[in-house]
Amino acid sequence: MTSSPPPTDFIHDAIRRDNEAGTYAGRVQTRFPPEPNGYLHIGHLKAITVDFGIAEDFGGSCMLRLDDTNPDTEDVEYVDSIVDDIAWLGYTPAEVRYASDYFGQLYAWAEYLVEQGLAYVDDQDGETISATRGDFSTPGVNSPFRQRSVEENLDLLRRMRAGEFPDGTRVLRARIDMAHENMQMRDPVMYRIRHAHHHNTGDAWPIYPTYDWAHGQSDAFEGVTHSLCTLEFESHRPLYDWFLANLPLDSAAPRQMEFARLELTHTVTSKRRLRTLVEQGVVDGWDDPRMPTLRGLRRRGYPASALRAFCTAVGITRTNTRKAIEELESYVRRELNATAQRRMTVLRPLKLVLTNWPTDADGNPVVEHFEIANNPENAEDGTRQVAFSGELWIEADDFAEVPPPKYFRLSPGREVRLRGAYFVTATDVVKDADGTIAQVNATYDPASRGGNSPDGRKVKSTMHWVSAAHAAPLTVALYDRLFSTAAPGASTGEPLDDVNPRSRELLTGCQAEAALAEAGPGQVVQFERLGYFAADARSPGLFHRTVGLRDEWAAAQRRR
RNA sequence: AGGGGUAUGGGGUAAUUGGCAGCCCGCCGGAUUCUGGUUCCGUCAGUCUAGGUUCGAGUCCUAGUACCCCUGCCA
Repeated sequence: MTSSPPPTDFIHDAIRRDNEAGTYAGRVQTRFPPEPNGYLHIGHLKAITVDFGIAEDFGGSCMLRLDDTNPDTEDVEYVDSIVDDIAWLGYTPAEVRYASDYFGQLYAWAEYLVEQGLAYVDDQDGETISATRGDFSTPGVNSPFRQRSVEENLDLLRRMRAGEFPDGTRVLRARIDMAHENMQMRDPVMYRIRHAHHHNTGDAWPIYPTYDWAHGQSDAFEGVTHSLCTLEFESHRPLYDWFLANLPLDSAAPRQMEFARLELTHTVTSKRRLRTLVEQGVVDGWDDPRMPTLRGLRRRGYPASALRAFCTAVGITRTNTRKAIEELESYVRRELNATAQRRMTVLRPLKLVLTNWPTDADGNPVVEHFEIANNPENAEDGTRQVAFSGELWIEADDFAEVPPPKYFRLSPGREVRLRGAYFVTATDVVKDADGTIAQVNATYDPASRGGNSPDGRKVKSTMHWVSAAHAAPLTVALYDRLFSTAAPGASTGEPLDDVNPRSRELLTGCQAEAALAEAGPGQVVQFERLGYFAADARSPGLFHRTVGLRDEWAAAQRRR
């Protein structure tokens, strides 16, 4: 990425201090540790940019580690999508690892802790363990199995590992302090018995480590120096440190540091709810352009660079923030304005007939071609030829028989510019039997060829157009933001109560210039004055609206 | 109830550790413009509250207030 002022957030500062003190011999290694139980969504974005970005800032490395310690919910389908999404975002993991790669080493360390008298096998069931843990103001009660001998614990642990016991009958717990003020330290569970098939280790293990037992140790195995996670793991840090302090490490223990999660308004980021939407068929799949998944955003045309820039701007802090989705969209617009080619497209066509347009020797309307810039922001994008004739499609919104105040576009008697072509003046309208406007008649000024009048006359509006004889049909999908209509922070009863399933509107019969057919799958094009649209990879001729232009006219209308 | 964390304009985030409260987004106003887009210029507006220390406090001290996290064999 390009040079920018060096970040001075608390994590960068802490790492600088570690480097000065030589804590990790100047090494910086992080990891992004998602559980492969769903698709990555916008809520993961912050963690990804922090984990990979910090490593990048210090010339260190970042691994992708699939945190697959719970076989009940995980699947290779998710692993593949996570790997792919991270690559799309523009990050390259130093390596792809699995927490399950370390099951053997982890187990050896568990026996070590048992031998040290720091872990024991508990025969109580889950309910009892929960009930005897106490609460915030009451100390927990020691398990009757807490004082087992090392020999008996070792024997039971080995038999757990050998698969002798049914699910849920025993667990391995760390022996810490049942009266600790931090609930995480009240003899947390390290292993549970689960005879389940694992996507990576198959049927090799009947016991699975919990997050707390697996995470810090996996960091240590990999040589992670700074284990960055979100704020809700803060109370786990003493436990993270306790395990590492009691294990025979051969180098400095990794350090956990927490930062605030990024939340967005109107955005669903609960995996459970997203899965429900997919399973109930409310959306077409995990990559539906309405979904806040990385795949959905990608298909909708959000550039990865805009997502990264947004996160950089948000910064790394310890205060929980909820950003307006509009702010993300402003970053998408900024990126797209510089990169997207422009095309003229009419979403709701209205016929415009130039009554003084000439005909050729055979009596057919003359056809002219204009050379129009693909992107005025970027001359390297070149130009294209666009056909023009006497019958055109214009946007229905661009004509008003009785113009409201401050309306700049076409109305009877008013002159406007057809972009890159001619000045035209509306003369009269043709109406259907029911009174709706079917056609607008106008005259053009031949002297204004190319879009400027030699007499220096000005017009207040420049409008997009498509020659009717040269138009190509198009289907456009419009969206209502991302997804949730819930007020910020509001919780709802039913899982999908606040989700707007009708957030997609399909517009058929749109008319576009032929050059639009060149837009490759996924390419984002700016429809002149309408917004940014991405060509769908699956349905030729279908465009998804990525994000609209900032439209002050519309905003003014809304305010009134 | 106990523990931990965080408070800076409308939103987000800085302030060389006690020295002119800066930047980004937004809003509003203006200029430019063959996109009511872009770009440029300008305006508005802030240190949670109450005390204290100090020549000087966003920063240090005391008390309070608000919000977030923690009682899975989830991560």
